Amino acid sequence: MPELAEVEFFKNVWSKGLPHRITRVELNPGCRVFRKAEVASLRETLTQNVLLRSLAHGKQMAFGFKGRVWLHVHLGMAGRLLNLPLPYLRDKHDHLVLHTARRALVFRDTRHFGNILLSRGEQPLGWEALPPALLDPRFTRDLLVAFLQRRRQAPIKAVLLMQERFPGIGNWMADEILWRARIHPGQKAGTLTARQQGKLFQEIRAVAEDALAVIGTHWGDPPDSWLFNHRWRDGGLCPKSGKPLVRETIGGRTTCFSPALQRIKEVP
DNA sequence: CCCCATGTTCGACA
DNA sequence: GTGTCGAACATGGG
Repeated sequence: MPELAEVEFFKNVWSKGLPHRITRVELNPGCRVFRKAEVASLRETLTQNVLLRSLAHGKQMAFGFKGRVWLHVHLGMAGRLLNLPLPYLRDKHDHLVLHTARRALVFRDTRHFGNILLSRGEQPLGWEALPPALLDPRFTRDLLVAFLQRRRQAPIKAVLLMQERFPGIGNWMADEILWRARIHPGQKAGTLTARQQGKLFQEIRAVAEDALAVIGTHWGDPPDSWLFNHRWRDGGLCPKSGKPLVRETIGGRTTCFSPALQRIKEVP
């Protein structure tokens, strides 16, 4: 579920009504989502603390508390954040619950691939070294081209999923980008023509912008003109060409594309 | 029962 | 060391 825009949405869910004084912390100590955290100090540090602000970068979130404390949240494959009215009824997959006087801020994750940890400092631990966001002016075409060269042997689909360069791109965004740019997901990253590189750069930013606009604030449904609404249905048709979509495993992930539009171009 | 899942990490191998 | 690939992680849903 959570890619760039979904993460932004969930960040906003917990941010509504800031600041929040935390009266009580409920957690599920043995859960795998705390594999990088010290559960006792997490409870101790957050109880009676105040949630002041929130940050999102790619698929990561950081919630800033008084005393330069940061709560890092990664949603993994199935994690979500909820902001529930009282009375709050605990679900078996609620692994961290921050109670305020009137709300329950919940981290819920059925598959336990998410992770939670605490850090202290002016910035969240490790965030000074993050790559530029997709919509940051420092994310440039040159940066993209250099990375495609470095990963030249890998299929372009696999390369777009690499968070070290494309923070926030996940499976559906990668497919959407390649479909819009008319690039076959299996094409080797190093064989893209200059025209394809330009188109790819443009569509990365366009999909990030569009996804944030539609999903980032209110979780709207993407329009049927996107690949998004057609990608999982058997017999789905490409909304641009009307031709059948196909699904293949590329870069280890199920990949949906339109063979009529997305053909491999070999560079001389 | 079988297969699949919007993510990351780790070990094997070239 | 560099880079790629598949399995593993834990659970629910079709």
